[in-house]
Amino acid sequence: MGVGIEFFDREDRDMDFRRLEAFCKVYERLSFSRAGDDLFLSQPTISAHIQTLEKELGARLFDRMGRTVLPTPAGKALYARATDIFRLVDLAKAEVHGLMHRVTGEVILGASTIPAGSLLPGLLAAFLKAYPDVSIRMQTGDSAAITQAVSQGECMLGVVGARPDHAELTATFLCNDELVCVAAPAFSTAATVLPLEDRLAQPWIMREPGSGTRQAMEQALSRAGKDVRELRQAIEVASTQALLACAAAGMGLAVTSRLAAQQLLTRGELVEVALPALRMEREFWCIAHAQRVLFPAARTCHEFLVTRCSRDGCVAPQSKGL
Amino acid sequence: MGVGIEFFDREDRDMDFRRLEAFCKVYERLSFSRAGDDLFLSQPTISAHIQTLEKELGARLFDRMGRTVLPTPAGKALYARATDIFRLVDLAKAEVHGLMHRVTGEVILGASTIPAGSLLPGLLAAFLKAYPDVSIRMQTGDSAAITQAVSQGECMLGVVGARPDHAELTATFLCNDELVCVAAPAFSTAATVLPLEDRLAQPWIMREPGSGTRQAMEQALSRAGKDVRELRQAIEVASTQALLACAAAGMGLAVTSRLAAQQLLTRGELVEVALPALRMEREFWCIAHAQRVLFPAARTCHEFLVTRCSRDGCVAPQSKGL
DNA sequence: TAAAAATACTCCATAGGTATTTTAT
DNA sequence: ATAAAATACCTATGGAGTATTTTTA
Repeated sequence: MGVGIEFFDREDRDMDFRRLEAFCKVYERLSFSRAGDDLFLSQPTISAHIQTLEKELGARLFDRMGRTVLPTPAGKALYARATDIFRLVDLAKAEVHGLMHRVTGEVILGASTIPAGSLLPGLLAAFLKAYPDVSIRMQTGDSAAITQAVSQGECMLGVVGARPDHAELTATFLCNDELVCVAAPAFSTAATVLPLEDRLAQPWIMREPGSGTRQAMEQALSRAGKDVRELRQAIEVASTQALLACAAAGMGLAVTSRLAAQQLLTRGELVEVALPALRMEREFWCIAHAQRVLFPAARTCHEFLVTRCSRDGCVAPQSKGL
Repeated sequence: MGVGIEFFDREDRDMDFRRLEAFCKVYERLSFSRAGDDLFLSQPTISAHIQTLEKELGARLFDRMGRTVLPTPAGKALYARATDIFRLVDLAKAEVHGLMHRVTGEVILGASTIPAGSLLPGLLAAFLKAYPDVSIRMQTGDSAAITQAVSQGECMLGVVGARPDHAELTATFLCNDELVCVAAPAFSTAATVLPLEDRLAQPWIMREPGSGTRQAMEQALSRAGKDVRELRQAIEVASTQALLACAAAGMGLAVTSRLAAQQLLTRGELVEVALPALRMEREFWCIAHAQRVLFPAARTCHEFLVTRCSRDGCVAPQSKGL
């Protein structure tokens, strides 16, 4: 038994929604004919369905005693499960329908460090307030990781600090983000204006190559005729938090989003270092997969982010006070 | 909408186990071709199934992006429900199989008053100990009610105090039950032997006509050339308990099972009244529907009752001390 | 260019029908 | 005699196949 390679294959192909439905109707009406009437099927069809089920299950489901039909214990057990099954089927249909016709469900959003920490919290709070049936799962990573997550379908939407060049992604402009150069107040020459060459010779705290901040910085340098390799790198870190902490510790100069540095600048733990030769700006983009069709909740979230950003003049709520 | 009489009828006939299974496989393998391989179906067949599902549900279930297939939120929701559905299907099959191949499930048993109160408790306790996966639901009523319950299929088995004449019932002899005439010790002439005619003129406590006790008594009277109508009925009650209580209260003479009266006789609250002219015996029978096939638990219960009764000499455990 | 899904078609298994027989009330 | 299930037989929908085209990585 069970030795055959493809013989034992699938003989359980018989339990079918139609048969189960016929079975349930017979159970409820205690009659093959009446079940047929209810389902707009003929009595022989009902008989065939019940017989097929009984054959597959190896159990009599109804005792036919002349004009009376009564369920067996096997029939009772099956009916209990069958009603559960139909309840789940209805539930599945309702859920899928809701997902397509209402703004509900879970939006999986990827965000690079800066947007995740400064731009998005305020925006998403407003979105969730407007659409309480939606939940959000936000994943973070550097711009490159988020871009990849969106193109691989792990995230439905992404908010990143660099416009990706992937052809399979759509990118919608959200807002500008000003990059500033900061250092600890104790850092010598922090308050003075130096030529760019001199600045580059000082110790720098850098983000890793995948980050949007790093890319924006490299582009600004090349516009100024410089290369990032001319810069004296003291340390490379993989997060904005680490970069700020290093800068506050006086490790050297650091470039980051004004949004992210704002708190430490206000508290005086960091000061801004003027770099007139370097106009560093970068843009936040909302990305999505070009091939995938966003379901209502994700589409609404996308629209929300784009319209809010353009309406509110491209700044996150908490940076309005600037 | 929804006005049509038979138009809106049933267009949801498409969600089918086969399609659902194909959907699940695609979800798991993230490929139409590989899903087809796993299910021994061709890739176009899988495509057709998914398309049919998508059409019925009105929702895209997978985003096909070139070589990559990814589930949409609707797909994710459906998959969660589909796995539940298949779990329930397997459970239903397993339950039905167990019901047919193991001694398990619920046995619905009808018993008339005397067996329910004296014969069966000991027997069923032994049965449940021998078959711990079985549960029993015991319904009580007079012999006529139990006979009807079994012939109508409400009970799978019945134990009654009179052999029924229904043709659609099988009856298996269980044991004899001696009927005794009792009265309160204070009842005058209780201890003396009187001619039957004089006894019949005394006040009697009777059971209702449907009861097995009543039938056995009527038969004994007719054997002695008497009719129940010659007897002076003081009160008719519908339960053994009530009958015993009335007798103990000195209301008159009463006939009942020795098994049922035993406790009160031992305690001296009742005394036996000699009726030499009346040899009253009645039989307990186990009945079942002739057309219905008993499932293992019920069949085993039936066999258990019959063999135990014949082996133990037709008396219930608690009357062994006589 | 290769790999995967969609399309086009063909075929047959089977769900469902009608007519009839059997069975039990 | 009647009502209901079973049986016999037929039809046609649609599930599944092969061959091919389209699409995208």
